[in-house]
Amino acid sequence: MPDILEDADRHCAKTGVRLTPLRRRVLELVARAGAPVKAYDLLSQIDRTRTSAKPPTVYRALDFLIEAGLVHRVEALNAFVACPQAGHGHAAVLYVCENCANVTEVQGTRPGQENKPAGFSVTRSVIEHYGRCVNCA
Amino acid sequence: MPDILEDADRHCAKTGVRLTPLRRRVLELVARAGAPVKAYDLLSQIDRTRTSAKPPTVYRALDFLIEAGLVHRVEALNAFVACPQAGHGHAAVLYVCENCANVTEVQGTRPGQENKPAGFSVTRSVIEHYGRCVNCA
DNA sequence: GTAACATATGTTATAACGTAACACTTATTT
DNA sequence: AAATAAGTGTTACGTTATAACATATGTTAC
Repeated sequence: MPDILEDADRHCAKTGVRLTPLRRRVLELVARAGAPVKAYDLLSQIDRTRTSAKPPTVYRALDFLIEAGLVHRVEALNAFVACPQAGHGHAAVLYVCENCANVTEVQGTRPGQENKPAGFSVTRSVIEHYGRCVNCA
Repeated sequence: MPDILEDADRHCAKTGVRLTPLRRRVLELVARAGAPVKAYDLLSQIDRTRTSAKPPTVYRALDFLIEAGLVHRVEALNAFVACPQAGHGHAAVLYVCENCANVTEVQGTRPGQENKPAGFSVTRSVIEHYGRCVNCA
């Protein structure tokens, strides 16, 4: 299993975006959590190293990480998870266990557009399945 | 096109739940909007008829309407839309136009579970596609 | 190298979204 | 009518997120 942070370093070098120490730190915290994390939880963890980080600090870092395809926002939870595969940011399908909070990410092949209305062009999809994972069945 | 409110009356009578005047009023406001509406917008509209409705007023009504399958929550917008088909609450797939805010609802046939992890049992799915509808292409 | 510019971060304040807890009222049952 | 349950009113607060402006840091052109 390749390290998420090293993976992110490589990905950002390749795409020419700047993974600054702050952004890398936020990614590290999200990745370590191994489950959806709240922005304000991240904030209080950053606080331990940076005196007085404020909400915009973490939201801006998260915006960057999402844009860079390193983090996903879990819409129904107002939370964030690290993307296991840097850059596969779009077309992600999330399976969220409501018991253990584990999230499995799957790369959807044109996910969920079975009955798309005629002429509708999709730019972004939110696909989140909630239930019980195999360990919590 | 059948009226959403009459439809809701029938549906609630059949399923034995109480569509009270307040709940019906909120449904009416959501249905009339014809697009995703915010809870606090509903609140200010209710205020015109009920002096001093408070947040719990509208959130409780929305909870009921969602539970009854009359309204969907649009997770990525923190907003609510009326379900055109009472009771088809689950398995809904939403196509949201980011230009005109129109929402088209489609009933997904086991939506978006192509690469489901082994043993995961889904209890609830959030499937929202964002883009441009045919009129706004 | 420094001026000009762009990008990133710090900081203050507030907006937007949502719920817990308890009081009170209205419906339903016994 | 009393007892119970369901719905609504009300207060207060917790959580989530962003606008706007200041400062710092990195980048480019000269």
